[in-house]
Amino acid sequence: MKKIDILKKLRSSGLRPTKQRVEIAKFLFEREKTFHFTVESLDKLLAKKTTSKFALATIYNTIHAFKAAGHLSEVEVKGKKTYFDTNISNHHHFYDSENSELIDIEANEVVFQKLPKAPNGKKIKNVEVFINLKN
Amino acid sequence: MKKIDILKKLRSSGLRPTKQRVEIAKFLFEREKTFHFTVESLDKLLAKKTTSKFALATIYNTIHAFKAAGHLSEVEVKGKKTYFDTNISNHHHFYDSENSELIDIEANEVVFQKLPKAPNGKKIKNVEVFINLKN
DNA sequence: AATTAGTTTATAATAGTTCTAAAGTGAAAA
DNA sequence: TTTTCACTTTAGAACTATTATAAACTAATT
Repeated sequence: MKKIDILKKLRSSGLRPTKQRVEIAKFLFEREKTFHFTVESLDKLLAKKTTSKFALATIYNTIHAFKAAGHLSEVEVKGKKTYFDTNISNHHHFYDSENSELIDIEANEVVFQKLPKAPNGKKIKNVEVFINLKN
Repeated sequence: MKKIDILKKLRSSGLRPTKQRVEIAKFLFEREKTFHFTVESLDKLLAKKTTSKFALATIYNTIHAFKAAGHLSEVEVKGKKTYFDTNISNHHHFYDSENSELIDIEANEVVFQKLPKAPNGKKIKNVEVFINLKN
């Protein structure tokens, strides 16, 4: 994914490609593998890997904008911090609490033989599988 | 589950049965069905349903003590609040985001045909299935 | 009844996140 | 281009959920 694609990605989402958004988007999306992060970890990584400065509020604004645009998904992990994932396809997670690390599980790695049906009047939006790991 | 059982439950967990703990335990555990709550919702319910007063810190202390004793489990839900569950058996959840409501799914309602194996050197501690609902 | 270790309480402190409003900036219009 | 202006960034304040503190209280043992 090259810089021009980042600009397209932002513009097509109605996000003005500011210096900060472009840098954060490049950092997040110009990768081979999916990337899991918290705002805190992203803040530290940006400080280390880039020369720009980002207000913490800008990082929050930006990842919220990216999430709203469908470029990031949110993963539920025990603890207070919110985790984000650059993998926005339907998939699942391993969670290694030893080092607070998330690992993606492709959707086709999980097949159900039996699943309950949704309660009265409700429909199933999606099914998330979370596999906790130990040593 | 009668009062005498509550006292036994507390004592056998090394928890001195104080007035507050007994009341909260009765409120939580003298039920037919499992009960899901946040500290905030529990605080409001206790204020409404009992005549005693509980400091918020006491509610936190108490549910942490109950959780440490294995009488409550914690459920991960998107959002900042921590949800607790009086169902401590291995099971799963529906989540209805319309009204922030959790619904239990018995373990035997979910059967896997395929599950990934744990990464290098890790073992699977447990598998949690979370089914998001919509209308 | 006296002692004491565990508990409750109000309040302060903390962590993560969101809000605010002033200053800055992309991009459309002149 | 320059001007304009809506959108964005920023620092710091505010907020929310939770945890820590330390003094007052209490269950249970002596």
